[in-house]
Amino acid sequence: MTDPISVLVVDDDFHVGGLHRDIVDACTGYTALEPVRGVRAARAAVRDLSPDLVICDVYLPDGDGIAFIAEIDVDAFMISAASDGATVRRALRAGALDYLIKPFEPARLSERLGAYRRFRTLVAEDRQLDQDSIDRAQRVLHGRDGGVASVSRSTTEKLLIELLQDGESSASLIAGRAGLSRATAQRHLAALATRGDVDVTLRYGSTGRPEHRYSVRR
Amino acid sequence: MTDPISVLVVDDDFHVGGLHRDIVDACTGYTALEPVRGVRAARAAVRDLSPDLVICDVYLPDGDGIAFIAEIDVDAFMISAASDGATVRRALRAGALDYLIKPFEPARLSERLGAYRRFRTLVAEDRQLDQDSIDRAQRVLHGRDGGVASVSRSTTEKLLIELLQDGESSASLIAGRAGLSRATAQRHLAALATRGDVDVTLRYGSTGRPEHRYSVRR
DNA sequence: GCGCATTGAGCAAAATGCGCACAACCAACC
DNA sequence: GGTTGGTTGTGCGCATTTTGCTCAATGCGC
Repeated sequence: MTDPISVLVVDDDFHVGGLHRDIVDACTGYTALEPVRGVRAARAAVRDLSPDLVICDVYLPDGDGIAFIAEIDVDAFMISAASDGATVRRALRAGALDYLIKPFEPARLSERLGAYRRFRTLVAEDRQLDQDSIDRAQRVLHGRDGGVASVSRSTTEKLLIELLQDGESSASLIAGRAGLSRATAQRHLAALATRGDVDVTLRYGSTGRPEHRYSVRR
Repeated sequence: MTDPISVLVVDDDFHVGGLHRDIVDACTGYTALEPVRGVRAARAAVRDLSPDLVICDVYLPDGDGIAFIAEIDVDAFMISAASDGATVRRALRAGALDYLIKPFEPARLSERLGAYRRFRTLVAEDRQLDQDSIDRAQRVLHGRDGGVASVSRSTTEKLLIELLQDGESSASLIAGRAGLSRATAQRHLAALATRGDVDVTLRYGSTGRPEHRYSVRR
């Protein structure tokens, strides 16, 4: 078992930093360092702790997060509420492997970390690569669902989302319409909800457990 | 009609630089600056001519191409014969949007330039973006057509498509009819589906993985 | 003889459905 | 207000089936 990937979160907001640190820790194959809140502390942490990945906000109280990741020779993800093209482009030019707009569902960061882990394996520093493997690594990093969603899974998900266009539905109902079992529909709907593609509400008022109602997020 | 994208090619080999310059010039929406052969000349060209994109070799006689693209705030592609993971990773960290291993077919650079043009449109500096558009732009840049999918069908593919004219079928079934192994038929059918020549649906209702059903797209 | 592309065998993993334990609610009762 | 029983729905472990992938074998062209 290889060493876990160590990640440094850099965010001026203490809570946000802690939240992201927790997400990282919860991911298989990852360990989170204590978050830091500014460029100076981040520089020291990079020097002393040699993280494998830095997850950095654009705006930091003592400097520019983008300039910071440009200066370090460490893989980096940019995280920011900033969503103008100029900032995004600047971050990518500075070497950000990915750019996430805050706030986001925890699952989104998890999936990006999953993709990054696979990417690292594909372009391990000690390997000889060919163009195909470089290209594939980049697709893994930037593809939807953090890599190749299998044909089966994505087909089933598309089917469910399509059926939800007609309006809110329960798992049982939509399973019936899709020709799936209730458990399978439930499983997929829960995953879609976790990723933020679908909303869940609960229907109260009758005996028994409340029914989960799913709808497409608009 | 927007201004053409200006591109600076940086390669110590005069012929290679000229070749790439010609490829760029041949691309719709692009104009190539005169290639330069080293970091110093490249720096001057960036300062004086403000290219939109730099296509740079890793090894330059007067410096490190990767360090050079790290220092400029211009979109860059890395081009090199170097194919070790460490170099590729370093280039990506430095902000290379893409990495091409020399030598390559001219068409490959053309397609990457096409992808870059679309990418630029999607993340135009004056736009407000959301996560989906950032992600989509990155997929456009690193997408499937990175690997040149053969447009022409192999003999095996033609056979499978012919057999599918009879109607929807599973991989196992059609393999039997074609005299191939299931795995081979599956592989070809998956490739055909990826290209859009064939549709995939899933057969639900029994335990185990759902069976892929293939049919010719009309 | 070697490199490359293709095939097939075999295996690990993905995805499904079943069945059941239990969670989450509601209403009746004390 | 708290407890209890009943009802309905969810989530999960497991067996099953299929897919997707790796690797060895083979054939072809140079």
